[in-house]
Formats: sequence, C-alpha cells, structure tokens
Amino acid sequence: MKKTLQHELKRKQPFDRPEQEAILNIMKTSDQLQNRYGRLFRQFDLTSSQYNVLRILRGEGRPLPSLEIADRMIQVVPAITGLIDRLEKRELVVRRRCEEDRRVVFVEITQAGIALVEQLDLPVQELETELFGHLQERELKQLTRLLEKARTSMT
Amino acid sequence: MKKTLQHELKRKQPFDRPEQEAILNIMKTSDQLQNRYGRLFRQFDLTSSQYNVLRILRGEGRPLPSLEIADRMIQVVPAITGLIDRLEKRELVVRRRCEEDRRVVFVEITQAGIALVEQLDLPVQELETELFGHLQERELKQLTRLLEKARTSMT
DNA sequence: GGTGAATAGTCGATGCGTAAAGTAAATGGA
DNA sequence: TCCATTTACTTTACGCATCGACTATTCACC
Repeated sequence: MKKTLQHELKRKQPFDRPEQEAILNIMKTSDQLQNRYGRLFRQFDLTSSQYNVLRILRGEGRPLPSLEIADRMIQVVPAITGLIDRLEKRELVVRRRCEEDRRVVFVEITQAGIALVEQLDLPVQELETELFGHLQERELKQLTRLLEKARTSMT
Repeated sequence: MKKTLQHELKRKQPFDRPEQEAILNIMKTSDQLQNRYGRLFRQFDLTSSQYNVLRILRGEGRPLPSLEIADRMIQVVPAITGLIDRLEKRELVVRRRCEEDRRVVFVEITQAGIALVEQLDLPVQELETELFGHLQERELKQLTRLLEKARTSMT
C-alpha cells in the first residue's frame, strides 16, 4: 500500500481550500433542505417541482407560456413538458394553445390548484421557521448577501 | 380578476421573510453549482454522483462497504446499487463480498478509477477558483460558518 | 439451538434533470 | 413568394433520487 500516503496528501491539499469547503456546505445544506421540503410536499402528493410550478402560476395570477415557467425555475426546458402533463392529469393546471402564436402553449392554474397551494402556505412557512428560525435576521441577510455575491461569477 | 390583489398579498407576505429568501438563495446557488460541476464531469463521461463515489474511495484509500459510501454522500441507500453497477461496468470500481459478514459488499476503486479522478483534480480546483475565487477567505469562512449553523436544526 | 429482530444490500416503480433529435409554426430575407 | 432560420415545444433515452417491498445474512435472547 505504498499509495496511501501519497493519496492522503492528494486528498488533503484540494480538500482544505476554503472555496471547496464553502461549496460542499452549500450543496449539502441544499440537499437537506430539498429533503425536508420534499417530505412535506409528499404528504400532499406533490413533488417540489410541481409545487414550484403551482406557486409560480399562482403568484403570477395569469396563464404563462411553458418557457416562462421553465425560466423561473432553474431548470431546462424538456422537463417542463412532463411536469405539466402530470399536473394537468390531476387537473391542477390546464394547457391552452395561444391563438395568436400557435407555437405557444399557455399554462393556467385551476381553482383546485390554487386551493392546494393555499393549503401549503402555512406548513411551508412553519417548516422554514423550524429550519432557519434559530438564525438571527442579521445572519440570514448576511447569508443571502454572500450567496448573491457568490453567484455573480456564474452567469 | 378579483383574486389578483389578494394573491399579490398572499404572495408577498411569505416571500419577503428573510428565512425564505436565504433558503431560496441556497437552493438556487446549489443548483447552479451542480450545473457547472455536471458540465465538467460530463466531459469525462461521469456524473456528479459517480465522481463523488470515486473521490470518496480514493480519499479513503481502502475498500468501503456500500452503505459507508451512501452515508458519506447525502443520499439514500437504493440509489447506490445502480451507481456502483455503472461504475463497475466501466471497470472503475470492483465489488467484493466480505467473507466475515457475507451481507456486506465492499467496493474498491481500480487503478483506472484512480487515474480518472486524478485527471479531474486540477480541472475541479480550477472550476472552484473560477466560481468562488472572487470571494475573500473571510467571506468563504463566514459562509461556511453560517451554513453549518443553519444545518444544526436539520438532524 | 432455534426463532424473531436487525442489518446490508437489491429490485421495481415513479418522477425529474439532462442531452439530442424531432415537429410545427412564425419570421426574415432574397 | 419561397426557403432558411428561429422559436416553442415535444419526444426519446439515460442517470439518479426516492419510496416500498424484498432477500440474505447475522445477531439477540430465551
């Protein structure tokens, strides 16, 4: 096992850079957050992505083209199709072909969709308080500021 | 559209809580990081998860049981099986049944696996510098500290 | 020492992210 | 007017996360 020490060195060197530590911490925290949200949404038979679509549509208050929705989520286009399919099957949204430009498909949230998101407003807020309520407002703002600064390099 | 104003209010209220803002920023930043890493790894025909498995095995310098690997990634157990399957098919790792406890399956990185991870060391480090090099060491440590504090509520 | 519980791992189904290729409609010249 | 390009979206294929159910092995304890 002549390799071990060499590998120890190789491992230590890149690992202890503060950039890497911060990056790993961001991804780990995000994963755990996604887990917690996921568990909450699952109780309502929703996934995080589905909830996000509904929340965006409710927030906008009007039908949106599929690509608009994709833009506001971080995601790439093709995933949206299936996502909307499943939401439409459950009658939480409806698709409507745009008459002026027949390439465009508008997606509109239904009353059932709105009702479902509203049911989640309070639990979501409570979860957020449970998860981050122990941080002071100063710390939360600091965190937001640092992350926004971090993202400036990622256009 | 009598609903619009009401929804505006409903939306604004939970959105402007600093907890929510911080949480969304964490998830958004993490997503973009995953994207960038993913693009790099794809050039080497790897996914982020596959790279992580290889990196963990190299770092450890000895074979690890599957569940040990699962523990060190954030992930849930069943995903590991397929992940190891694909890595084994490409001969980057091998499975070995433990003789003392025949329930346990050890996973060992091969020379080819080590060579591949080593090829990625520099590009990964360069990417991290590109992404986070504009933050000062003080800020990176601050970020890490805040995220660690945030996670204390998520055991 | 034999039975029930715990542990390590696998399998199957579903949903989503990603890339690559395809379709249909609109647009912009030549 | 016609053809190439662009745009909006869909389809397909693959990898992975998640859940729930399953197998095989070991452990605990009576």
